[in-house]
Amino acid sequence: MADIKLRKLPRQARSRSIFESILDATARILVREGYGRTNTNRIAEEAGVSVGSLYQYFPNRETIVAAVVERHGRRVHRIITEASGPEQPLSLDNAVHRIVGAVVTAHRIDPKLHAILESEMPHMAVVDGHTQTVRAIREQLLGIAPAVRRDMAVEDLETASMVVGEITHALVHAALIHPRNPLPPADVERETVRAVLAYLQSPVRTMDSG
Amino acid sequence: MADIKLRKLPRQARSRSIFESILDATARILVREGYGRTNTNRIAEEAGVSVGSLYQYFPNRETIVAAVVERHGRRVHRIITEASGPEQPLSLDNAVHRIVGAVVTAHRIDPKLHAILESEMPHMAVVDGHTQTVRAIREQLLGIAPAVRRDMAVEDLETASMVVGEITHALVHAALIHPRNPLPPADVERETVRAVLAYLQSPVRTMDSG
DNA sequence: TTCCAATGCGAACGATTGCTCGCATTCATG
DNA sequence: CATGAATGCGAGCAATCGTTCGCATTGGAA
Repeated sequence: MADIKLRKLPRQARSRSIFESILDATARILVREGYGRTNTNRIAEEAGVSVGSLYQYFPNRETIVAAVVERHGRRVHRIITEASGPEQPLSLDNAVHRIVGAVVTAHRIDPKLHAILESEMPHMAVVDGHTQTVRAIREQLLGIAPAVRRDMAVEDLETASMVVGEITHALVHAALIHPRNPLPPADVERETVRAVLAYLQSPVRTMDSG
Repeated sequence: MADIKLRKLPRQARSRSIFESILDATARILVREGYGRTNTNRIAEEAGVSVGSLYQYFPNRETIVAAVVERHGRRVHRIITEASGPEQPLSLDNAVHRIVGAVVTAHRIDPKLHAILESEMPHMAVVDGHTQTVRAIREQLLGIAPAVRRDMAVEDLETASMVVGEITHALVHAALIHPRNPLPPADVERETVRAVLAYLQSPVRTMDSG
């Protein structure tokens, strides 16, 4: 993770408000003008503060953007975790519906910001964002696995959870974050559930051709 | 696509060699130091030419990088198309094995460059690279569909081909391009084939839970 | 009200970098 | 060899941008 070492934390009400303005302004500029044009002068102007005030809290430009990335990532991760819920699932079907639904919900948070972070951020942030989401999905699946193990045809649960994480991430992104071949959002959830369930329930195959 | 309008094409042998050096040098620097540090002075130095010579052919820095992106994309696209072959498939199994195998082969071309382009390039290049690959996979599947239609359980071939493209792209990338949760390359092909076949053969479902 | 710490300000410095332009060198043609 | 076109060179200009620092303003405790 790109280090988020702040110079200091805002203590008074006024400074806390400035601090939030800086993050909000940075997110807006990222969406509107892209990473390349997100410079400190512009952030300060958009936030209605001076550059000097930025540097009260943030040691450098990278950290400002990293804080935006981290805040967004935390929100997405929380939704995936919460929406999946703590209750034990009734069935594999039910569990997969819940997890995929949670991922779809999470990706409705500022999808334009999500797209920018995914597509034109410095290396670490992108990799981490993807990794974090996939890992959250994996953990959800691993969490419910014991209860529904009998309905799964996979042998290696580690590999299977990674595959499910990647599939879910890819399909939800294709529909909600980078709508290039616009798959209707209503369809994505159904098709993702279908793909994941089909994979998890598919019998082991031998290479009879290829 | 990021415009690749060159100022002029190299005509003499010497200048053609310089032109290629510039692209090769740019690719090396991208891999070694990332996009942020890929500036014109460095490219010229690495290529063993002067900045002035860059600007004989390229109108600006972006176009140099765009040309590298385009060249790499063309190579990947060609492998996917060729390796899938023109012969009609024997079966759905056989067809999926061939397509997935071709995608895996294509992603063995300079995976480090591929990763950089995927993770920290300006907006358009990334989106286009992904789109191009997924589209190539889609086209392969649509091409063989008539011969194996009876083995597929999907109704909407357009949606299904997009889903298959995204799944294949995501799993191959997870294993070969961004090996974060390193799935052994030997396993990725098997698991991708398994996921795609399971999806294409899965019966239509009703939402009996969720 | 007083006073100091916390906070805010923004001009300006230094570093980087995209790109130009005038001149030097090489190639093709006769 | 002679000539002009093609190509190559790189110092340096202009613009951008990250960051600092000295001063101004505000907040809260006494």
